[in-house]
Amino acid sequence: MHDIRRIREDGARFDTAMKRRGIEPISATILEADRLWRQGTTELQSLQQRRNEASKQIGLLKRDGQDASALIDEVADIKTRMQDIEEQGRLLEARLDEMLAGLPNYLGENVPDGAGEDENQEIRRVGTPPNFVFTPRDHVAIGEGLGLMDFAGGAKLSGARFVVLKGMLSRLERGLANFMLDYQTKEFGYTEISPPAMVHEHALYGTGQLPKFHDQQFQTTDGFWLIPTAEVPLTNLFAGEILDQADLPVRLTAYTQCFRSEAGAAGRDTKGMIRMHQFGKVEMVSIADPEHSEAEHQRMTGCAEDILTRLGLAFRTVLLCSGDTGFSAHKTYDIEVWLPGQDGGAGRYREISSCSNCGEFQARRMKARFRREGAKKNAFLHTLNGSGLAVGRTLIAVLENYQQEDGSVLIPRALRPYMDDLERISPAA
RNA sequence: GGAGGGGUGGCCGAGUGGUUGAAGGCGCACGCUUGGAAAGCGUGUAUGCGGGUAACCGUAUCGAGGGUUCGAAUCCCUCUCCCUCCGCCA
Repeated sequence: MHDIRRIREDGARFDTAMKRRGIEPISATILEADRLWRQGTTELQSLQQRRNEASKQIGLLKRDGQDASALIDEVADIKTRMQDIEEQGRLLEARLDEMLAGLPNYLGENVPDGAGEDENQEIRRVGTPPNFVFTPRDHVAIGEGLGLMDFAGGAKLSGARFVVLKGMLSRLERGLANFMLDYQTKEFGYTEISPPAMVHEHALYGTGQLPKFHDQQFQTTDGFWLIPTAEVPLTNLFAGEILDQADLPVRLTAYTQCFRSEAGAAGRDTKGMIRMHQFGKVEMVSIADPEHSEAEHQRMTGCAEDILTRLGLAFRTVLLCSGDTGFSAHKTYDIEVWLPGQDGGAGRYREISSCSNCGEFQARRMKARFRREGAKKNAFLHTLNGSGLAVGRTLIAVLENYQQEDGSVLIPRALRPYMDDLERISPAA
């Protein structure tokens, strides 16, 4: 949500900022509605003032047993006049809210301009993609070869974009989630949370999925929404709260199932389990003050990268360009893991984590504030979120990177404690 | 699902139609006191919006929305959340 005052100060600057998001100039429309609204508000307030004065006098007159009918008539007249202005004001305010709530966050200054993911800026590459003496297969071939990845079963139960994992592959998924949670909590000081996976509408509004992206979400018949990411419950935990600056940053992590309709993604990633309607993800959320959110963002990205390093997976980190940065984000780093089985064995980097600093954009929507030490006024918090990591895609990465020519898959050393020290998953005899 | 009770400022908590934006307490800030600290004493301390260079003025806000009334934290309706008991249930 944008601060209307900032737009009033410099509408042209706002338009320039939004233009980077591909949005046509809108400040004039907003400011005109704002002007009308303020005009109405001022008029309404002077009427209210007169009404309040008259009411007090009426009270006094009546107490003294005098006639107050003239004033009562005046108030009745004022009320009639107020009705129209109030109605107008409500409409204008709703229109303003609608416009403001539908506009994306400001982009960070160092966010590169660009139309889409091709123009993201690579920050660093870490690790070395493995060499294969054979043509590496993709995770579908590997998983089905192991007899432990069942897309037909997923389709039977739920249709496309669902999968059933079995045996040690199911175990691998659980092991990965536990490994990540242990790492985030023990190494990086995140507090583990077990949040609801269904939330009210206002929570999705708070983090910015609503109102604009309602078609990306699943809604139950009685009005709940399935979370598309644990970012939603974790961040909204602070809605309406006022924190002490001394308690910052707050770092939370959660492993949850995530649900996405993937509307508009028809035809993309239809094969395999890269893009599912339901997937597990360990999410990190940090709540920081404005002075420290940038450092916290770097730290958070590092926490996600560290998981990959520990798993021995090669990755690259990219700074998303303007066209690829999400609605609520001020600045986003994507971490892309090397998947050697993609593109017929040529290999390819694919997103496995997305770490965003949302600045005060979400905090403003959900009224999450903090008491600044030494200052009188409360200020909006900065909210950050990042995957640490997407479990399903990590499972894919492990399969494709650790596959052996005989169809078996080695278990990364860091994961073996979570797999009863199993070294290898082999096809069922 | 049935019955009942609640939602008041950063927190706790009074307040059932008329200068109540709201007693009191806690917390916090500043000052006095002290060798220093604690205690004690004093003063101050909600937020949004509009107007104003500013001091400040106005207005709204007691879960949300609507209504009754000259006037609503107080009365009525709807919604929402929390709690208790019963029922059902992982």
